[in-house]
Amino acid sequence: MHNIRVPDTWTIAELAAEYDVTLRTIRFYEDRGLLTPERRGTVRVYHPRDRVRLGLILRGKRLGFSLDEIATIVDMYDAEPGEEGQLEYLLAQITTRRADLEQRRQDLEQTLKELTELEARCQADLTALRQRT
Amino acid sequence: MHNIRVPDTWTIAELAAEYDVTLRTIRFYEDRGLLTPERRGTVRVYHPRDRVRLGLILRGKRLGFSLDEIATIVDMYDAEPGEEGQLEYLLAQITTRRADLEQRRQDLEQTLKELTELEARCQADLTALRQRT
DNA sequence: CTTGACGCTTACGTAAACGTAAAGCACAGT
DNA sequence: ACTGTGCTTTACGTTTACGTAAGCGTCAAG
Repeated sequence: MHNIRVPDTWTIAELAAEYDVTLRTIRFYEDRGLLTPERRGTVRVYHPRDRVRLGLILRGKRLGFSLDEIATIVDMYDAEPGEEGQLEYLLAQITTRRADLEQRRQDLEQTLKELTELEARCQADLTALRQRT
Repeated sequence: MHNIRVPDTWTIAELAAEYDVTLRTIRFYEDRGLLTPERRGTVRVYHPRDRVRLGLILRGKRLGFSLDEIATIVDMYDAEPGEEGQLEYLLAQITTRRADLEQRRQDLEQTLKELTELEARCQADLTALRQRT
């Protein structure tokens, strides 16, 4: 008895609520070519593909990518197999992206490490301070 | 015989060259309170502390933080031990920052994982394509 | 002594990523 | 028939992070 209804299309307001962004933001992403919802009359209808892409876009944003960079990344995800040249280009893109992400990971882990050290020093200072009371 | 001269002060141009940023950028960071070089007359003189901070700033940028966020992060690094309230505030800040960074790491690893899968699919497509030739 | 090379300030310009009205269409409820 | 709710477009405003002159001071070299 699985009567939980899983919708396969969404309104702009539903997507906005789900991902906690404004309608303006979603429309802006469409304007930049990142989303291409169906139109029923003038009204936008979002399909699973759009929903997934919005998720990818926002994750890209959390990682600090520009919308232009995000566009190339997201487009890589649902590129059609295509011809040989296309595939090689895509593989090159992937390599570039990976290098970028690896650099970020270096930066990130270094920062986390330093933050941990800093925290330890703070804790030490704090207990030392309380000891003297 | 260690006659390699390790300078302990730098001009704005030297720092700019080392970190591959413009003079404008460095002056802008000063304007935003991120750097506080010494002044000899009107001329800026940068000390090791400023140099380190510039490095931290740029790493923060690579991670996609805003200059405001970077300011709070960088200032945490050389905060004086201070009093108890200060330390507790700092520890809270650290906790917040860490949560943020952990989230990013999640996003980053997920993206890297997907990119690896995508790469594998591309490789497979490519070899399949060449097989049929 | 003038010409660079290097540095300074002041200030307007710009690209990115939306925010914020303003004005209007469509349909459901009272 | 009116009101509200939700969606639409158009378009100017805003913040961030600098870019890009313009115009001036200064010191060493030719």
